[in-house]
Amino acid sequence: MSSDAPAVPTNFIRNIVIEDLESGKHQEIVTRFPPEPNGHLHIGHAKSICLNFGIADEFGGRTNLRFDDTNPLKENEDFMNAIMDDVRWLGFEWDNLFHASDYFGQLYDFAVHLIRTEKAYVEELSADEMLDYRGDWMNNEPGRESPWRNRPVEESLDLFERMKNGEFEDGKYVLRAKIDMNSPDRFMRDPVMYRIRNARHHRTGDEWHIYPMYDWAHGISDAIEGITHSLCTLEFEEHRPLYEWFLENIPTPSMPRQIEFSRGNLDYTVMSKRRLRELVEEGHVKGWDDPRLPTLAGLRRRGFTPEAIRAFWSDLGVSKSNSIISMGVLENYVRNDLNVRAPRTMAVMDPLKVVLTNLPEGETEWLEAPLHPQNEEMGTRRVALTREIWIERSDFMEDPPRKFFRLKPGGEVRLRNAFIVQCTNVIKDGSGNVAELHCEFDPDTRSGMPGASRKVKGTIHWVSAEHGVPVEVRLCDRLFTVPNPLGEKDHDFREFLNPHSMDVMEHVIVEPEVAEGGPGDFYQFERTGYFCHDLVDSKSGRPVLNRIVTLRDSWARIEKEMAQRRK
RNA sequence: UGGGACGUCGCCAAGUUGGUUAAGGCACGGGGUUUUGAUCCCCGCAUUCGCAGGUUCGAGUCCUGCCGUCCCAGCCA
Repeated sequence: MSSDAPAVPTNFIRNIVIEDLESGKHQEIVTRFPPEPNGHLHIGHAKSICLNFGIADEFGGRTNLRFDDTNPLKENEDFMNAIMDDVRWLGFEWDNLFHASDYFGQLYDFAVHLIRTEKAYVEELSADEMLDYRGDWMNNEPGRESPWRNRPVEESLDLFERMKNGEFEDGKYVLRAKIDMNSPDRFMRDPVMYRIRNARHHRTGDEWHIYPMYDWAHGISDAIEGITHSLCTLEFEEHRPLYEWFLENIPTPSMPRQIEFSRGNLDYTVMSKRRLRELVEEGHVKGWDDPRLPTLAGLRRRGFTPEAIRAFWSDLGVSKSNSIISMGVLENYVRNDLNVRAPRTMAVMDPLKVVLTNLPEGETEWLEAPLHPQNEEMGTRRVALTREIWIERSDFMEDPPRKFFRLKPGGEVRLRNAFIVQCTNVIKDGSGNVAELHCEFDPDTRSGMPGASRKVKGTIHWVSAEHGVPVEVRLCDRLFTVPNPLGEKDHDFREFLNPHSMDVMEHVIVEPEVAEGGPGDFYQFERTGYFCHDLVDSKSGRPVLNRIVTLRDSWARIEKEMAQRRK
């Protein structure tokens, strides 16, 4: 373990690939990402995408995008397009774009081969009867063979062809593999290969009246494409014997290896397609791209960067243990990425007026401020200081606790990028609330001047009341109030929706350049967090920004602890 | 009650066929720098690998038993 070399993130799948390359089993690695076009991609899919593309990239291989479109009732073109957008946005480009439906013809021929070799038959038991015949494996009960199991090959062939031609209604027949009705692995108890669906497919139209099941279609699609490592999630582990059985019993074009890994779950959210669909359709969120959702479209709109998401999955690694990852970890990757790239600016979320009594009305002090404190190459911007400015209401306290380094009556604080000011007067309204502050600035302490080296404890941000522009800001936060909303027994996950998952601030004051930005532009609001123009709602003349994530805030932690101690 | 998997620090996770001191990241604690209480930089952070036995000179790595968690009864994927 050398100390200076960065730890190479490794995992059991990568190790298998390396072995296969070294042993000469494969010369080239080919993987695939096989989404079903019946929903939107989420952060969990990103794990699979990063794994599949990542492993191929690392070893100079190829990765196909393959739509697993074997169920015409649920799939459509819109989902397909959205998925392609998401994969590209994440930063990956597939070597080939395929569809399981591209292989319907070959799949059919292979099925005929299985019938001819007496390894498949046309079933006419009903779904309920089949269920009954399969036996109760929970109680170790063997299954019974269907009366149609040994029907003559010619009869199956004839029926199968007529199924294909659309001569029967849905559900009338089914093609089954003839494997083992007593297998403890329930997927081996004569699984269904084809069902009749007199439905229009979004790509093949009315050409087919039968559609292959996942287990039949998937492995063969892999084999046709020459996939070397077919990576999938844990729930398919029990399907692996079937995956292999199918390939072993047809003249297979190649022999891919299925390897399973665990899904990546996050806390304080839900990831299942069904749950996400419910949230969208019931209006709990504003669409598939709602910034609070863990969908890739949502994360993108929220302002999470693909770089951060890729680094997140790459560092977390891949294993077979079920895990729920803290949202905080993902947020950290976003902070780390944005910290390096986001230009700095000042924005006041909850404005309190300050009058600089020794700065004449109508006069503007122009100040030069760096766009990034650690990266001069990002350049500078001009910031206007005027007699009236806004500061953050929470940056002033009349009677502050110890260690409060911000403004207090008589106290001094630095205005970021500008001067040190002293609070000389607190003006209150009729009900005793602080309405405005009078301060005097010390002209010798201007940024860049010799007097600027004078130290004061705190620095606060501000915006000129004359130059600042009001914008709408949406404070995105976790969608749920509990780590595992689906894991609470006797409760519906909807009960745990966070009412403050997207509080709207209608009147945030920003520097003029921010208001002029366009969709997707992002910034660090110094001392507050990272924000970006909403991809769909931010319009010129009516800017809307999302809070991507807050800055790490140790003062907030101290405050919290103090509050706790007071209890 | 059957089958398939998994259990290494709060959260991820590495641990080549058993071999001296159990990687790394995040979180956390302490210190330093700082015109963001941000960033950055140091330092600390599992005598222990779900539990209990056993094999061995030696086990996170092998054996046995137990406990816990997840998945499986679509003509879904």
